Amino acid sequence: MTSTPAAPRTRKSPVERRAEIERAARELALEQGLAALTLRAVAARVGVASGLVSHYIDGMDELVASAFAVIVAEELDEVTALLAGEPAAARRVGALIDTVLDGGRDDVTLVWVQGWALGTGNAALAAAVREQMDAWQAMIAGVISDGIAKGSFDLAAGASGDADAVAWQLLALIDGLNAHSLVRWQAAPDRRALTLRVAAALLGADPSALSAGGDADPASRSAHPRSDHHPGENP
Amino acid sequence: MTSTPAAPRTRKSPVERRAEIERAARELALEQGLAALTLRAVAARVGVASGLVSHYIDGMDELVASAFAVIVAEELDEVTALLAGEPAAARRVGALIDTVLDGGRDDVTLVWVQGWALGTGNAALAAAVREQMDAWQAMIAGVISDGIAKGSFDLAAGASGDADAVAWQLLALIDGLNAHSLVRWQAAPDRRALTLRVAAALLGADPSALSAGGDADPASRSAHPRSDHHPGENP
DNA sequence: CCCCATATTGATCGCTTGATCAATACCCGG
DNA sequence: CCGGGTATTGATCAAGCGATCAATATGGGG
Repeated sequence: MTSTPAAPRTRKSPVERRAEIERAARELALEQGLAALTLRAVAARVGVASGLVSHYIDGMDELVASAFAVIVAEELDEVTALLAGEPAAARRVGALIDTVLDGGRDDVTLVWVQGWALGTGNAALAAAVREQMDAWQAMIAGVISDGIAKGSFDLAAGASGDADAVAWQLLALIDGLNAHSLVRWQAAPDRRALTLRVAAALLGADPSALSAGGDADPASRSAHPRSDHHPGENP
Repeated sequence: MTSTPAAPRTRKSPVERRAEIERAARELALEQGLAALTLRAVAARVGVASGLVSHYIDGMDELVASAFAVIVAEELDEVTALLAGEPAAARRVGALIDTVLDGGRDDVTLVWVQGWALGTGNAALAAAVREQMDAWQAMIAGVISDGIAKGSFDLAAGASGDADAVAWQLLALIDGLNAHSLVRWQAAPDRRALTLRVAAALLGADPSALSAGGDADPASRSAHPRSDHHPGENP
């Protein structure tokens, strides 16, 4: 009973195997965090020997970095696509806030926080983190610039601050709120409303103009694209 | 030349030794992050055998958690003391923002971020993180409540939101901005001005009322309490 | 002054990590 | 239908981790 491998050795094309490995890394990171991305853990998930994983990647650092990049870029694409459905720039900001604070994205938030933490001591990961942060900021800045061009926003209303700076500010708030909710489930019940106020103040717009659902009650909108687990669960 | 210990074995009182160990842990965490808090690393810093550290603590998890708590509580005390010198509540908010965003606190920020990240898999640390987050939020909420009582702030001006919720929001923004600056040195040059605008919007106050230096130019105020290294250095 | 309670040592265990490589076995092309 | 190119294995190494404990040596109290 020592040997007798349950599954016979299967031989796949390099590209296919590489894809399997990267997919396993992505899933593992989402389920248990970047820190769980171990050579053996990835191998076990794929169902191959640890040596095979080593053979296809060059260094765990690279695999961790790419897993981070894939996960975060994927989410950015998802949110970007969702915002594209919103006609007015003001509503896009509201939809962004709604989506990204919906409480069902703890998995991605953990990846973000661990990315910041593990960036020390993993140069590849640190580079990926910077890159993805820039991508997110660029997306938000684009929405803001569009709103300015269309006359929805008026940044000069308050003080200095171009679209770039405001986008950074907004992204920081989002990241901070999500990081908090990762540790303190339900930090504040009305994060959404307050964040809308903040965004409105930064953009020189009316809070009600941002609110994606018009003036309907906020509870009626609850589309969780990926995760449907109840917030408040203990992972 | 294998043996011959350079320093002869010195024998100290348990309380003294324990203090040494905790001090070393604190310093190491500030210099290299919580992840560097290794049994052997702490022992080496104190200048004792690794076994001695084990003898005085119960588990590295506890030591890491206590180092986190000490560092963060220390900073909270420092900031609280600094705010006490500010007479008006509005100015206290401005001083808080100035102090906590001065760019010279990357060491503490790294501890925060690693606290969030390592909280998974270290229950004691997770508890300490929650506790310190609550303490910070309580301090900010206190300042806000005081301002409301004194008539400086008017939370009802915008929408729902008590002092607690606004304090969480403000803390999240601060944490997010600092986390960003940890990875992207100098994310936005005018974080301070924008944060003041956000705070003013949340509190229903005038931005200029918060600004600690009155209406002087912001560049004239640059007191870095602990670190004086130039932002933009590569650690 | 010297003795013994005890602070301290450092070797050691068991475990996990990433990485390497000779040996193995699969499966496509001829 | 086989042979060989190569995908795959799994044992193995060195390093680092936390934890344990018999052995040692220190210095204050009797």
